[in-house]
Amino acid sequence: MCKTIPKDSFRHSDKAPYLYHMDILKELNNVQAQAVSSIDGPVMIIAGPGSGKTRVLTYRIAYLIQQGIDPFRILALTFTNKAAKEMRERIQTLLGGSEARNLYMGTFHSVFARILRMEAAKIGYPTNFAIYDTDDAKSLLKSIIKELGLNDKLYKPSNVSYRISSAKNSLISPQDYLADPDLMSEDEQAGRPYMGKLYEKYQQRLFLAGAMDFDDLLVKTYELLDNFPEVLYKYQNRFSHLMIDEFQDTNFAQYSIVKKLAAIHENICVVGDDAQSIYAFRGATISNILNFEKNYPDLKIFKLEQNYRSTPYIVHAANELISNNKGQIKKEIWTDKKEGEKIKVFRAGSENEEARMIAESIFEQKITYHIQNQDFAILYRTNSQSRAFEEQLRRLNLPYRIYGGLSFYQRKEIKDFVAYLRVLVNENDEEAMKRVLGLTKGVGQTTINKIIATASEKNVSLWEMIKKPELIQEITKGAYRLLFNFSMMVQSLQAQLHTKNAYEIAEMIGRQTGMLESLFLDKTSEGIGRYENVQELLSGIKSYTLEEKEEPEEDEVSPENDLAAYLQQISLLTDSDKEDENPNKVKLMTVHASKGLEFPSVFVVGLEENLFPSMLSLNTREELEEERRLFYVAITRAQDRLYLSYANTRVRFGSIQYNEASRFIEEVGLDNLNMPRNRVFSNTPPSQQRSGNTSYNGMQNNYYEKKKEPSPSTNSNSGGDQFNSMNLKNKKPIAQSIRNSSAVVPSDLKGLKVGNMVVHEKFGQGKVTLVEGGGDNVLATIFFEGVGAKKIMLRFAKLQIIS
DNA sequence: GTTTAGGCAATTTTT
DNA sequence: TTGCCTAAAC
Repeated sequence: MCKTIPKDSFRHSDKAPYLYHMDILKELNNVQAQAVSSIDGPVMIIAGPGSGKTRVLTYRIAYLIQQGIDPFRILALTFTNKAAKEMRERIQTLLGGSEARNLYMGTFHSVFARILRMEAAKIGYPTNFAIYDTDDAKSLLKSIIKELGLNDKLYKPSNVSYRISSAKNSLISPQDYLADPDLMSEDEQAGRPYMGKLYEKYQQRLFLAGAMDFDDLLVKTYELLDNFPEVLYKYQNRFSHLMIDEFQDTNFAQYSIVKKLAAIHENICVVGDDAQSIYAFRGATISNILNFEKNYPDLKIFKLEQNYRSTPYIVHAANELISNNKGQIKKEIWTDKKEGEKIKVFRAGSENEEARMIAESIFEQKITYHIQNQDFAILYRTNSQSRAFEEQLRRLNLPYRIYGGLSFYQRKEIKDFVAYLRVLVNENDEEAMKRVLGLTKGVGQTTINKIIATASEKNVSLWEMIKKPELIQEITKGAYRLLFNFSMMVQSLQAQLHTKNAYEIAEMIGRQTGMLESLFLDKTSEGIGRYENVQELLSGIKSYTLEEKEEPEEDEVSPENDLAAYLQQISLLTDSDKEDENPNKVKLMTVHASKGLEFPSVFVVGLEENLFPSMLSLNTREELEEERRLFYVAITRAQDRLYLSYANTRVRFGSIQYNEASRFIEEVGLDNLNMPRNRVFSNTPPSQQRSGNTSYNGMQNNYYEKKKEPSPSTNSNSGGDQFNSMNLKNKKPIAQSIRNSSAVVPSDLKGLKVGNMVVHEKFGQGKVTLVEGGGDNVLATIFFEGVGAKKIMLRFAKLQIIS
């Protein structure tokens, strides 16, 4: 309707010459082109997996610029640095010039941190405020819990932190919290009546330390815009066009900010997919999508339903799977790609066997399909699952990279080093100060506790006390001396901030504190690693310093803020943001981390009940549905080949766990699967098939009763091997056979004796020559023709007795 | 104040 | 199984 050309005020005179020679819309499909060219008024784009979402976003920005919109006035928010970076690069390629550099684009957190930095004074924070990561936040909470004399078994930092975070994500201040009867009674019933008080105290301490946690970056931005109309007005006017990526993952705070910023122009475009919402546990709420329609009645909605990424089996599987979820925005994802292969299911006896099978499969695929290491991804539910795969990949000399887990900046030596930098930049930073004090020889927990106690009592920062150690209660003579020297050192280093750049300062700290030397002298393999890590950090600082000189920020950045800017940047960086010198590696990551990525060959592993779906998600329908969406994200990463695997046993928490296959496997539709060729176990009565049956009986029934829609007819007359077509004859027994398989000796093998002839899935026919062990650990030695003798655990074996 | 040993609990996903 | 915390010894 309003296909008007944007108001003149948005235009700027600089042309983007390359753009004017190409018709951006020609390279897009119909819906994409409409989404890209609807630049006036609110727009919502529902983008299925592989539907060209990033393409639409980048082309839309390019289109805006082509239409004369000043890049300075375009704000684009993403969830990850990686997404922001990728978009910027792609726009740069499109525009051929440097226009993209002027875009205001980044993650919610980094963009808001930047705004807060400029406006910090208004809300009483220092420009160089610290950003606390989750460890810092928990550590601070721990101190507070201790000071208030609360039971730390009851008030666990992680719990308290989660509760506070939830409040913040909903823009509930400590005052609101304490005044909310529902919240208060919830806490009381949970036996944690002081939760609100903790929240209040926590915020006070953060303020005193000149620090914000991740959530504060959102909350404080909101407060800033809410309390200072002139600031709000400034940014509202500045940003004429807003774009929000991964809208389904925004929380209330993020949405509220965005809505405020867009209030004048209402040129806001959100892109998302409700089926890929996987961060509800972090406060993301689907109601943002629903509210969006309500808040903007003249909203234009576009649905990108054509999948350009995956083959039909994968697309059908994804559709089938997600139809098990209740409420969702209606859409039908389709593809016109050629047929491809069915999804192959691996069944393993243990996590090591699972890893071995997959490593070997990668090895074989590389040869069969002439593809590279980087074309493979192994996706798992939890980081701890990576270990077995590392071993097996190493065994086959397959290079790999693990994403996530302990990040570079979370390593002790890095945190230690960075803590010194933090203290220089913001001497009130309590967590950094605690860390640095702890590193100082002669100062221990007792002294630190005394400092904290006195500071807390006087309601000042630790630094105020360290500067005047004579005021610290019960301070010992030795500690007094040490603290005095310490404060001198900090002040002299601080004085040099004005004359030296970040790298020079960092180097000086490394030398003066003796950190570099002591790490250098440690010649254990870990010690060498630590030394190298610190060196890497230093060179990171060096290249940052150089970069800064090349392209000065448009905002005020004085030399002494150089270091501060660096610190703020790294506090919002994750491991996946780091480039790899050799990208040709098999990639291992959690499903969460894989969002937005795609790979020719994908393994989704550990598909067992209680692991994926996670044990902790089985309590409510909502959580289970989120797990299902998570699995949806996982399988839709695959372009050509998708593999699902599960292990019957897994060592968890030091003991062996027996697992059933995940319900998700069969939820993708058996027609799309290529099942393992295992015998059909059918001796366990249904009531014993699941452990913990009672707790989610209702859900299970619900699940079984749900009538599946007739699956979109796949041309299943081809491709299915005999086992598969056999499977299709009756669904239920196969379903049960997956579930049933567990690491007990199947009863039809109980009577196995020396002399029996058996058939093994892999080794073929063989003769039993020895049976040893008892119970579930029966071990049979079997001589296979052409293979030789093998020792086989009956509980894992895929054996069939033939005589 | 620092180090070591031993007991104990807890294990999801992340900007 | 690991890693965290506490208690005791150095």
